[in-house]
Amino acid sequence: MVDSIQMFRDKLQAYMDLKGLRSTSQRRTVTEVFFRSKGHLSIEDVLLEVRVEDPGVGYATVYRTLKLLKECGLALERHFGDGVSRYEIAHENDHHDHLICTDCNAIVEFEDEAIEVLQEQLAKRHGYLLRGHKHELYGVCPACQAKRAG
Amino acid sequence: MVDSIQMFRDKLQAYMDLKGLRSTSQRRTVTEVFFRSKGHLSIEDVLLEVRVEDPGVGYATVYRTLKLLKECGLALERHFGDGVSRYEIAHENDHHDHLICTDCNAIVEFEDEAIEVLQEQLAKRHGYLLRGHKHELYGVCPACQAKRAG
DNA sequence: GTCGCTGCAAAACGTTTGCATTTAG
DNA sequence: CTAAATGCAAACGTTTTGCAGCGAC
Repeated sequence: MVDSIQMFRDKLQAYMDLKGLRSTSQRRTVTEVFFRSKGHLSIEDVLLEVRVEDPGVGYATVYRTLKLLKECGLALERHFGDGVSRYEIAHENDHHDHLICTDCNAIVEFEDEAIEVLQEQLAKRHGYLLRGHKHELYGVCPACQAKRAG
Repeated sequence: MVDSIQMFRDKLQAYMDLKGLRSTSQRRTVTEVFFRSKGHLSIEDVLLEVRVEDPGVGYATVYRTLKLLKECGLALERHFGDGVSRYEIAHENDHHDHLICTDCNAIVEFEDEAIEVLQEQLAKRHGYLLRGHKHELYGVCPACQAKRAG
């Protein structure tokens, strides 16, 4: 397996060079926390983790840094019902969607080629040039079904 | 065609009776405006229309009334990227999704049985009991494609 | 006369911005 | 030295809430 975190660092650095942005210790802490994260983090999640390493970092810096990661294509912003923005690593060639438990919020990521094809056809049928999509399934996960039955 | 507005009124009345809620003139104005509406209305949209008939109505009442309509299954709340909640009539057996133009925000509603079947299979494959979904396709509509080319 | 509903204004919420200060290059 | 980045607090836009008075039943 390749070192994907190093690839993230390189891509970020390239973007920052291009835009004349600077590498500060706070920015490095936020991006490293994000790069080694899994799943879907809120700003709060990131901030809490960042403050373990550098307690002085403020909300604004985390917001600004995640905006930067979004701009250079390293982070995806998601909105799941509750009013909070969540961020996840944008792996290349991985455009998955989400299956979310309405009881415990467990998230399964899925990718379904057949659905993607149908989406493409549907857009074309309406004359649209498809650019992206948001697809979320809401249901009750196996564990919560058992909990209900028990 | 049946009088669907009368069906909405009846369903709302049944819910209000059940919960011991009262029928006020403001509430009637808001619900009537909503029942005869088309498409996806923001609170502001509804309020503006309501104030044509009754200029005194406040934001809070519209929020509270749409929450009520949501609770009794007559309204669906949607979130399309911009931070605004939008509401539409929840027609029975009509669980359509949206194809949204990223340039002009034009919205096409679609319903695709094949996709629904695949969603159902996918949920089952992960052991989930499917309850609902959110499916939005983002692209460029024919008009905006022409505008770009032209 | 209850108790739900209203309008208002204030609060809450997540997010963004202005600014004086710090710091990378 | 310049200009970008920071932390703070204040501003923002949307939504919710507390409350005194009003009105349905």
